[in-house]
Amino acid sequence: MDHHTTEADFELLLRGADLRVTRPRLAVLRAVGRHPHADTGSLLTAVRTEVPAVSHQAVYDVLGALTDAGLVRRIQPAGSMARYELRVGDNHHHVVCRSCGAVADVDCAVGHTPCLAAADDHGFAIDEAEVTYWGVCPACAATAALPDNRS
Amino acid sequence: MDHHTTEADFELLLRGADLRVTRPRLAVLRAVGRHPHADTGSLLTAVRTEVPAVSHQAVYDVLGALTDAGLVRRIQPAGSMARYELRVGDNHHHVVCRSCGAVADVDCAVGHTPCLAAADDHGFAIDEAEVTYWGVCPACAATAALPDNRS
DNA sequence: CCGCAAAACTTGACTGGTTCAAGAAAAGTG
DNA sequence: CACTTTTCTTGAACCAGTCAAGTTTTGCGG
Repeated sequence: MDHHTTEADFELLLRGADLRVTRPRLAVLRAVGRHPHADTGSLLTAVRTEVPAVSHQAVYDVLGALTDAGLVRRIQPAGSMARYELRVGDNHHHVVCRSCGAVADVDCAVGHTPCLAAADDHGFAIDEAEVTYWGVCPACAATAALPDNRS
Repeated sequence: MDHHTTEADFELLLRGADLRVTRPRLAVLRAVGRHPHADTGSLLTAVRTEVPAVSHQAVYDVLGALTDAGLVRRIQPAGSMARYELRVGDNHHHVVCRSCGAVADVDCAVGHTPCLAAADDHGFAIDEAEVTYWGVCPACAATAALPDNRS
Protein backbone atom coordinates (compact mmCIF):
# COMPACT_ATOMS: atom_id res chain seq x y z
CA MET A 1 0.00 0.00 0.00
CA ASP A 2 1.33 3.40 -0.94
CA HIS A 3 0.86 6.21 1.51
CA HIS A 4 0.87 9.36 -0.57
CA THR A 5 1.30 9.66 -4.27
CA THR A 6 1.56 6.57 -6.42
CA GLU A 7 3.75 5.73 -9.35
CA ALA A 8 0.97 6.43 -11.82
CA ASP A 9 0.20 9.75 -10.19
CA PHE A 10 3.75 10.95 -10.68
CA GLU A 11 3.53 10.05 -14.35
CA LEU A 12 0.33 12.03 -14.68
CA LEU A 13 1.87 14.95 -12.83
CA LEU A 14 4.77 15.03 -15.27
CA ARG A 15 2.56 14.77 -18.34
CA GLY A 16 0.25 17.41 -16.93
CA ALA A 17 3.22 19.76 -16.74
CA ASP A 18 4.33 18.99 -20.31
CA LEU A 19 7.39 17.19 -19.05
CA ARG A 20 8.54 13.91 -20.56
CA VAL A 21 8.31 10.90 -18.34
CA THR A 22 11.78 9.52 -17.66
CA ARG A 23 13.33 7.17 -15.16
CA PRO A 24 15.40 9.85 -13.42
CA ARG A 25 12.37 12.10 -13.02
CA LEU A 26 10.19 9.41 -11.50
CA ALA A 27 13.02 8.41 -9.20
CA VAL A 28 13.58 12.02 -8.10
CA LEU A 29 9.87 12.52 -7.42
CA ARG A 30 9.82 9.34 -5.35
CA ALA A 31 12.97 10.37 -3.49
CA VAL A 32 11.58 13.81 -2.67
CA GLY A 33 8.37 12.18 -1.50
CA ARG A 34 10.24 9.81 0.76
CA HIS A 35 12.72 12.34 2.10
CA PRO A 36 10.96 15.66 2.70
CA HIS A 37 13.30 18.65 3.10
CA ALA A 38 16.31 16.67 1.90
CA ASP A 39 19.19 18.51 0.30
CA THR A 40 20.47 17.78 -3.20
CA GLY A 41 23.24 15.49 -2.00
CA SER A 42 20.88 13.26 -0.04
CA LEU A 43 18.45 13.17 -2.92
CA LEU A 44 21.22 12.16 -5.28
CA THR A 45 22.09 9.27 -2.98
CA ALA A 46 18.44 8.29 -2.62
CA VAL A 47 17.86 8.37 -6.36
CA ARG A 48 20.91 6.21 -6.98
CA THR A 49 19.48 3.39 -4.91
CA GLU A 50 16.93 3.02 -7.70
CA VAL A 51 18.83 4.27 -10.70
CA PRO A 52 22.50 3.76 -9.87
CA ALA A 53 23.74 5.40 -13.04
CA VAL A 54 22.18 8.87 -12.78
CA SER A 55 24.59 11.74 -13.06
CA HIS A 56 24.54 14.44 -10.45
CA GLN A 57 23.90 16.87 -13.27
CA ALA A 58 20.70 15.03 -14.17
CA VAL A 59 19.43 15.40 -10.62
CA TYR A 60 20.17 19.11 -10.70
CA ASP A 61 18.40 19.44 -14.04
CA VAL A 62 15.42 17.42 -12.91
CA LEU A 63 15.04 19.31 -9.65
CA GLY A 64 15.24 22.54 -11.60
CA ALA A 65 12.63 21.42 -14.10
CA LEU A 66 10.29 20.09 -11.42
CA THR A 67 10.67 23.30 -9.46
CA ASP A 68 9.95 25.45 -12.50
CA ALA A 69 6.91 23.31 -13.25
CA GLY A 70 5.73 23.72 -9.67
CA LEU A 71 5.73 19.99 -8.92
CA VAL A 72 8.24 20.39 -6.13
CA ARG A 73 9.10 23.33 -3.97
CA ARG A 74 12.63 24.49 -3.26
CA ILE A 75 13.48 26.01 0.10
CA GLN A 76 16.83 27.50 1.04
CA PRO A 77 17.10 28.45 4.68
CA ALA A 78 20.15 30.61 5.37
CA GLY A 79 23.13 28.37 6.01
CA SER A 80 21.70 25.29 4.31
CA MET A 81 21.99 24.00 0.78
CA ALA A 82 18.85 23.88 -1.33
CA ARG A 83 16.19 21.54 0.05
CA TYR A 84 13.11 20.16 -1.67
CA GLU A 85 9.62 18.95 -0.84
CA LEU A 86 6.68 17.73 -2.88
CA ARG A 87 4.46 20.62 -3.75
CA VAL A 88 1.30 20.55 -1.73
CA GLY A 89 -1.47 23.04 -2.27
CA ASP A 90 -1.57 24.45 1.25
CA ASN A 91 0.56 27.45 2.00
CA HIS A 92 2.57 26.00 4.84
CA HIS A 93 5.84 27.22 6.28
CA HIS A 94 8.93 25.86 8.02
CA VAL A 95 10.76 25.77 11.33
CA VAL A 96 14.52 25.52 11.02
CA CYS A 97 16.88 24.43 13.79
CA ARG A 98 19.61 26.98 14.40
CA SER A 99 22.17 24.38 15.39
CA CYS A 100 21.59 21.36 13.16
CA GLY A 101 19.54 22.78 10.32
CA ALA A 102 16.66 20.31 10.70
CA VAL A 103 13.46 21.42 9.00
CA ALA A 104 9.85 20.70 9.90
CA ASP A 105 6.54 21.84 8.45
CA VAL A 106 4.30 24.29 10.23
CA ASP A 107 0.93 25.69 9.41
CA CYS A 108 0.87 29.39 10.07
CA ALA A 109 -1.22 30.44 13.04
CA VAL A 110 -2.98 32.92 10.77
CA GLY A 111 -4.47 30.22 8.58
CA HIS A 112 -5.13 32.22 5.43
CA THR A 113 -2.28 33.88 3.53
CA PRO A 114 -0.45 35.23 6.54
CA CYS A 115 0.62 38.83 6.33
CA LEU A 116 0.41 38.68 2.56
CA ALA A 117 -0.42 42.35 2.34
CA ALA A 118 2.68 44.20 3.42
CA ALA A 119 2.25 47.65 4.93
CA ASP A 120 4.37 49.37 2.29
CA ASP A 121 5.25 47.14 -0.63
CA HIS A 122 7.64 49.68 -2.25
CA GLY A 123 5.90 49.10 -5.56
CA PHE A 124 6.75 45.41 -5.69
CA ALA A 125 4.13 43.07 -7.15
CA ILE A 126 4.10 40.57 -4.29
CA ASP A 127 2.84 37.06 -5.00
CA GLU A 128 4.04 35.05 -2.04
CA ALA A 129 4.83 35.42 1.63
CA GLU A 130 7.32 32.88 2.92
CA VAL A 131 7.61 32.47 6.66
CA THR A 132 10.63 30.83 8.29
CA TYR A 133 10.60 30.17 12.00
CA TRP A 134 14.01 29.92 13.66
CA GLY A 135 14.69 28.01 16.83
CA VAL A 136 16.26 24.93 18.33
CA CYS A 137 14.97 21.43 17.68
CA PRO A 138 14.21 19.03 20.54
CA ALA A 139 17.31 16.92 19.84
CA CYS A 140 19.72 19.86 19.91
CA ALA A 141 18.00 21.33 22.96
CA ALA A 142 18.55 18.04 24.80
CA THR A 143 22.23 17.97 23.87
CA ALA A 144 22.79 21.57 24.92
CA ALA A 145 21.09 20.94 28.26
CA LEU A 146 23.57 18.29 29.32
CA PRO A 147 25.24 18.84 32.74
CA ASP A 148 27.85 21.43 31.85
CA ASN A 149 31.05 20.68 33.70
CA ARG A 150 33.19 23.71 33.19
CA SER A 151 36.51 23.27 34.98
CA MET B 1 25.67 66.14 9.34
CA ASP B 2 25.33 62.43 9.86
CA HIS B 3 22.00 60.84 9.21
CA HIS B 4 21.92 57.73 11.35
CA THR B 5 24.62 56.35 13.53
CA THR B 6 27.80 58.33 14.07
CA GLU B 7 31.42 57.30 14.27
CA ALA B 8 31.42 57.40 18.06
CA ASP B 9 28.24 55.37 18.22
CA PHE B 10 29.85 52.56 16.25
CA GLU B 11 32.75 52.54 18.63
CA LEU B 12 30.41 52.26 21.57
CA LEU B 13 28.48 49.52 19.87
CA LEU B 14 31.63 47.50 19.43
CA ARG B 15 32.82 48.02 22.99
CA GLY B 16 29.38 47.18 24.29
CA ALA B 17 29.62 43.86 22.50
CA ASP B 18 33.08 43.13 23.89
CA LEU B 19 34.61 43.51 20.47
CA ARG B 20 37.85 45.36 19.92
CA VAL B 21 37.60 48.60 18.01
CA THR B 22 39.54 48.29 14.78
CA ARG B 23 39.74 50.18 11.52
CA PRO B 24 38.24 47.37 9.43
CA ARG B 25 35.33 46.96 11.81
CA LEU B 26 34.44 50.63 11.82
CA ALA B 27 34.73 50.69 8.05
CA VAL B 28 32.48 47.65 7.68
CA LEU B 29 29.87 49.13 10.00
CA ARG B 30 29.92 52.34 8.00
CA ALA B 31 29.70 50.43 4.73
CA VAL B 32 26.74 48.38 5.91
CA GLY B 33 25.05 51.54 7.10
CA ARG B 34 25.56 53.22 3.76
CA HIS B 35 24.62 50.21 1.63
CA PRO B 36 21.71 48.39 3.20
CA HIS B 37 21.16 44.84 1.91
CA ALA B 38 24.50 44.81 0.09
CA ASP B 39 26.21 41.49 -0.51
CA THR B 40 29.71 40.68 0.69
CA GLY B 41 31.36 41.62 -2.58
CA SER B 42 29.83 45.09 -2.65
CA LEU B 43 30.71 45.62 0.99
CA LEU B 44 34.29 44.60 0.33
CA THR B 45 34.50 47.20 -2.43
CA ALA B 46 32.86 49.83 -0.25
CA VAL B 47 35.18 49.14 2.66
CA ARG B 48 38.22 49.41 0.41
CA THR B 49 37.38 52.98 -0.54
CA GLU B 50 38.25 53.82 3.06
CA VAL B 51 40.76 51.16 3.96
CA PRO B 52 42.29 50.05 0.65
CA ALA B 53 44.38 47.32 2.20
CA VAL B 54 41.72 45.17 3.89
CA SER B 55 41.75 41.55 2.95
CA HIS B 56 38.56 39.91 1.82
CA GLN B 57 39.02 37.45 4.65
CA ALA B 58 38.97 40.29 7.18
CA VAL B 59 35.63 41.42 5.84
CA TYR B 60 34.24 37.92 6.14
CA ASP B 61 35.54 37.64 9.69
CA VAL B 62 34.23 41.04 10.68
CA LEU B 63 30.80 40.40 9.21
CA GLY B 64 30.72 37.09 11.04
CA ALA B 65 31.72 38.67 14.33
CA LEU B 66 29.27 41.54 13.97
CA THR B 67 26.50 39.11 13.09
CA ASP B 68 27.25 36.90 16.08
CA ALA B 69 27.30 39.96 18.30
CA GLY B 70 23.95 41.04 16.89
CA LEU B 71 25.22 44.38 15.59
CA VAL B 72 24.33 43.54 12.02
CA ARG B 73 21.77 41.18 10.60
CA ARG B 74 22.51 38.69 7.85
CA ILE B 75 19.81 37.79 5.36
CA GLN B 76 20.13 35.17 2.65
CA PRO B 77 17.17 35.09 0.28
CA ALA B 78 17.17 31.95 -1.86
CA GLY B 79 19.30 32.57 -4.92
CA SER B 80 21.28 35.46 -3.47
CA MET B 81 24.58 35.61 -1.65
CA ALA B 82 24.58 36.72 1.97
CA ARG B 83 23.39 40.27 2.46
CA TYR B 84 23.72 42.51 5.51
CA GLU B 85 21.94 45.38 7.21
CA LEU B 86 22.49 47.32 10.41
CA ARG B 87 20.58 45.73 13.20
CA VAL B 88 17.59 47.78 14.13
CA GLY B 89 15.33 46.89 17.00
CA ASP B 90 12.11 46.65 15.04
CA ASN B 91 11.20 43.26 13.70
CA HIS B 92 10.91 44.18 10.05
CA HIS B 93 10.92 41.91 7.03
CA HIS B 94 11.92 41.98 3.37
CA VAL B 95 10.55 41.95 -0.15
CA VAL B 96 12.78 40.29 -2.69
CA CYS B 97 12.54 40.73 -6.45
CA ARG B 98 12.24 37.41 -8.23
CA SER B 99 14.09 38.61 -11.31
CA CYS B 100 16.87 40.91 -10.10
CA GLY B 101 17.16 40.04 -6.43
CA ALA B 102 16.64 43.59 -5.19
CA VAL B 103 15.68 43.78 -1.53
CA ALA B 104 13.57 46.35 0.32
CA ASP B 105 12.38 46.63 3.90
CA VAL B 106 8.76 46.07 4.87
CA ASP B 107 6.97 46.32 8.15
CA CYS B 108 4.67 43.38 8.61
CA ALA B 109 0.99 44.16 8.40
CA VAL B 110 0.50 42.43 11.74
CA GLY B 111 2.65 44.95 13.59
CA HIS B 112 3.58 42.88 16.62
CA THR B 113 5.59 39.67 16.20
CA PRO B 114 3.73 38.35 13.20
CA CYS B 115 2.64 34.74 13.39
CA LEU B 116 5.31 34.09 16.01
CA ALA B 117 3.25 31.34 17.58
CA ALA B 118 3.15 28.52 15.08
CA ALA B 119 0.20 26.16 15.19
CA ASP B 120 2.34 23.09 15.85
CA ASP B 121 5.96 23.87 16.61
CA HIS B 122 7.08 20.21 16.61
CA GLY B 123 8.84 20.79 19.92
CA PHE B 124 11.15 23.46 18.51
CA ALA B 125 12.00 26.39 20.79
CA ILE B 126 11.14 29.16 18.33
CA ASP B 127 12.71 32.57 18.87
CA GLU B 128 12.19 34.34 15.57
CA ALA B 129 9.77 34.46 12.69
CA GLU B 130 11.33 35.68 9.47
CA VAL B 131 9.01 36.73 6.69
CA THR B 132 10.17 37.03 3.09
CA TYR B 133 7.84 38.48 0.50
CA TRP B 134 8.49 37.43 -3.08
CA GLY B 135 7.51 39.49 -6.10
CA VAL B 136 8.76 41.68 -8.89
CA CYS B 137 10.28 45.09 -8.32
CA PRO B 138 9.03 48.17 -10.22
CA ALA B 139 12.13 48.30 -12.44
CA CYS B 140 11.85 44.68 -13.54
CA ALA B 141 8.11 44.98 -14.03
CA ALA B 142 8.70 47.94 -16.34
CA THR B 143 11.27 46.02 -18.38
CA ALA B 144 9.02 42.97 -18.72
CA ALA B 145 6.13 45.13 -19.85
CA LEU B 146 7.98 46.49 -22.88
CA PRO B 147 6.17 46.14 -26.22
CA ASP B 148 6.80 42.51 -27.05
CA ASN B 149 7.50 42.14 -30.73
CA ARG B 150 7.27 38.43 -31.34
CA SER B 151 7.84 37.75 -35.02
C1' DC C 1 6.49 -0.88 -36.39
C1' DC C 2 10.09 2.49 -37.74
C1' DG C 3 12.46 6.90 -38.11
C1' DC C 4 12.88 11.76 -36.80
C1' DA C 5 13.26 16.22 -34.06
C1' DA C 6 13.25 17.85 -29.63
C1' DA C 7 14.08 17.14 -24.96
C1' DA C 8 16.87 14.78 -21.51
C1' DC C 9 20.96 12.67 -19.80
C1' DT C 10 26.26 11.77 -19.40
C1' DT C 11 30.77 13.38 -19.00
C1' DG C 12 34.08 16.28 -17.48
C1' DA C 13 35.82 20.69 -16.72
C1' DC C 14 35.13 25.02 -14.35
C1' DT C 15 33.32 28.97 -11.53
C1' DG C 16 33.06 31.81 -7.53
C1' DG C 17 31.47 32.56 -2.84
C1' DT C 18 33.10 30.95 1.34
C1' DT C 19 36.22 28.69 4.50
C1' DC C 20 40.74 26.82 6.49
C1' DA C 21 45.45 27.40 8.30
C1' DA C 22 49.63 29.59 9.81
C1' DG C 23 52.05 33.55 10.78
C1' DA C 24 52.34 38.88 11.42
C1' DA C 25 50.23 42.83 13.37
C1' DA C 26 47.45 45.38 16.19
C1' DA C 27 44.36 46.15 20.68
C1' DG C 28 43.74 46.23 25.35
C1' DT C 29 45.64 45.35 30.18
C1' DG C 30 48.53 45.99 34.33
C1' DC D 1 56.22 49.72 27.99
C1' DA D 2 56.20 44.68 27.74
C1' DC D 3 52.70 40.87 27.45
C1' DT D 4 48.64 38.16 26.07
C1' DT D 5 44.90 37.76 23.18
C1' DT D 6 42.33 38.97 19.40
C1' DT D 7 42.32 40.32 14.84
C1' DC D 8 44.15 40.77 10.20
C1' DT D 9 47.08 39.12 6.04
C1' DT D 10 48.39 35.78 2.82
C1' DG D 11 47.58 32.12 0.04
C1' DA D 12 45.62 27.84 -0.77
C1' DA D 13 41.71 24.73 -0.66
C1' DC D 14 36.73 23.49 -0.80
C1' DC D 15 32.48 22.33 -2.87
C1' DA D 16 27.63 23.28 -4.28
C1' DG D 17 26.22 24.53 -8.34
C1' DT D 18 26.82 25.72 -13.43
C1' DC D 19 28.50 25.41 -18.37
C1' DA D 20 29.31 23.14 -22.67
C1' DA D 21 29.58 19.45 -26.02
C1' DG D 22 28.10 15.20 -27.40
C1' DT D 23 25.09 10.92 -26.86
C1' DT D 24 20.79 8.77 -25.69
C1' DT D 25 15.54 8.75 -25.08
C1' DT D 26 11.09 10.20 -25.50
C1' DG D 27 7.05 11.03 -27.89
C1' DC D 28 5.04 11.67 -32.30
C1' DG D 29 3.86 11.07 -37.07
C1' DG D 30 4.21 8.23 -41.10
